[in-house]
Amino acid sequence: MKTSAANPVAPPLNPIELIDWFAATARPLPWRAPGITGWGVLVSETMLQQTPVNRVQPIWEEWMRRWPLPSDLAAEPQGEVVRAWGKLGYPRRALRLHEAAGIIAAEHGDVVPSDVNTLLALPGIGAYTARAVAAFAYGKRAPVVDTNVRRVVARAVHGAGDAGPPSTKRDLDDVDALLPDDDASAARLSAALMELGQVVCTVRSPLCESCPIAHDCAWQHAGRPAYAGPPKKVQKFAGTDRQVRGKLLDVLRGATGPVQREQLDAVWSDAGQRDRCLDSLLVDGLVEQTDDGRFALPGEH
DNA sequence: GAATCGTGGGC
DNA sequence: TGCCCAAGATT
Repeated sequence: MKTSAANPVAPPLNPIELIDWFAATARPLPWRAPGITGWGVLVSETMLQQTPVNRVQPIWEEWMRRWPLPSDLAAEPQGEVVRAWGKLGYPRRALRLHEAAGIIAAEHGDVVPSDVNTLLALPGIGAYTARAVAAFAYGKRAPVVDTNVRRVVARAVHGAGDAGPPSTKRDLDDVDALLPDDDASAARLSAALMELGQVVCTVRSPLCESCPIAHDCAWQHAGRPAYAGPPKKVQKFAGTDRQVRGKLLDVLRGATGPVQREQLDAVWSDAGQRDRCLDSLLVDGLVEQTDDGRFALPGEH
């Protein structure tokens, strides 16, 4: 039990303060505009996975212009979708979103589902994205837990310098306990918690002077102790397969059709690693080989 | 739970 | 291309 029976009613955070702060200061991101569909929200949330807002925005706008409905995207060849994904990174997200769009068009009347479990059954939609769509597109009460929310909760509720390693069930329960009962307020609070983590309660140099809940933040009251959990694991990039895969795919994105193997060979000197990465791209379905032995984005030959 | 999967900006 | 980080999902 985390809460004391002697103090059952004291809310850890005041939802009203956060909701009001969000209403007054939220950035006017295009996917937050009134009337945005579930499809618009799903595309934005997928693109935003591990990817900064500024890089997503122009691509999202292009996608909404070109493919205003799931069926519009589903009608495209996979390769065109991968190319339009550009350099957002983790291009398997594009393939999964394309696949999800086909399922939504075929089985859900071309409308993104609003039920969390239905969303979770779609490719590329996990614990975060399913609840983000339910909350932000459909105004439902659903604990939306991303890295920002985890940090806000770690500080404001638990008084820690940062969140420890993620644990989906514990994290969901943590945030669920903060949400008001009614759908509309809970959905607004979820958006507010994320925004707070992004613009105020940041990893480095948090702007506590501007924080609407600093007065009942456990981290403040504890004297803002440093993070004391296990060391965060830092992902290498230079020299890894991810870098090589990125270089290989970049060649194919920039080509208008199939390319010769020599063109791919030029991007990386280690032949063994190069071949392994090309194989993995073929396995992932991000690259296809033509009958004459050349390579192309899927469906583009 | 741990490893893997891109890309680029801030420092 | 040093280290850290960014609205995660999948295996």
